[in-house]
Amino acid sequence: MEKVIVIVGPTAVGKTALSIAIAKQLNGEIINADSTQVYKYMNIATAKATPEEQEGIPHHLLDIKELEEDYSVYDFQKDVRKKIQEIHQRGKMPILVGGTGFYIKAALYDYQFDHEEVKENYEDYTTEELYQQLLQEDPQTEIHPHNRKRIERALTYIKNHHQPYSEKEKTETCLYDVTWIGLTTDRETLYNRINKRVDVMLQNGLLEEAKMIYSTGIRSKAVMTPIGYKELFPYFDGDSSLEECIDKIKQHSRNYAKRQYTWFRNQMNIMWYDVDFDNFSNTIQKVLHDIK
RNA sequence: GGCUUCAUAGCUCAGUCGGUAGAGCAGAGGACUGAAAAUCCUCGUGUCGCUGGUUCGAUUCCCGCUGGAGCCA
Repeated sequence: MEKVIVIVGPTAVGKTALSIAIAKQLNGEIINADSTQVYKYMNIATAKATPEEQEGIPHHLLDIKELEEDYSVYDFQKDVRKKIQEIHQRGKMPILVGGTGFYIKAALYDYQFDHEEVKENYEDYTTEELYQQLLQEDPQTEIHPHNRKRIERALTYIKNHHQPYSEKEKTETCLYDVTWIGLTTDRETLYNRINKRVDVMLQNGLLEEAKMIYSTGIRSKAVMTPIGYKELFPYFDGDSSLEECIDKIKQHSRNYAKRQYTWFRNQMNIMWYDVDFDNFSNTIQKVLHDIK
């Protein structure tokens, strides 16, 4: 099995810095595993590594999509597997770094996404109606009646694959020889770092970047998904104060970090490292010592 | 100084015609196989500001005190 190093952790915990250090030591190349960083133009809010921060280490799957384009776990799985193979052919070590647990798991485990699907449009129906429709076609469904996105997904699946969604085969086999590294810290420290990082983003021009994206008029999934842009739109519309919008960004980032923990704790068997923020090289040394 | 009004969960507030209380937000936990930075589920004991009185029983009524807001001087 091909070797892959994976670095995960909640937002703002220091994944980027660690990934560069490891890539240097192990002759590695970095593959982005953040769902929002695949898009162009959204740099500050998504905390994309700047060219300076990349320090010459090759980075993959950054800036590969336009704002109007859709990208999903299906695309990510294909792209990552191809990148891993290419990097190994160059005699280098692939290092997957990011916070989107679902993407990472689908890429490295044998999740089955057979072929392109035809998308349906469910706008004209209430969630209740869609759920009733799903019950008709898939009585065994375990999807919660309020979870519209999952209901739509199940209906789309049934249309494309002609079988109940609940009967989809779910597998848990890992296809690679993975070293799982997780960075963590106590909740209070993390939340303080998140709050501070949003302030730094603002100093670095988040407002201008958001204004630029707002002005394109594009309201695609790519634009409306990341935390840090949509929250500022009410301010640009004149419906809310800047301060309120910034608080929302911080709030949503904290909620997100918590959800990331839930995923990583329960979906993957990760080796966790408590980050020493006063002396980050200690953390790097500890991790390097363990992987070698 | 006088009058009025407010004081209940970390925050904003509801409520108890007297039988020790509940929402939203925050926070915590969980789910997740093609939107995943998305979407969804579960979890609410707190000297009901302090002191005394009436009462079988007070957070609820009454006196006083403290703090905030408003009006009049």
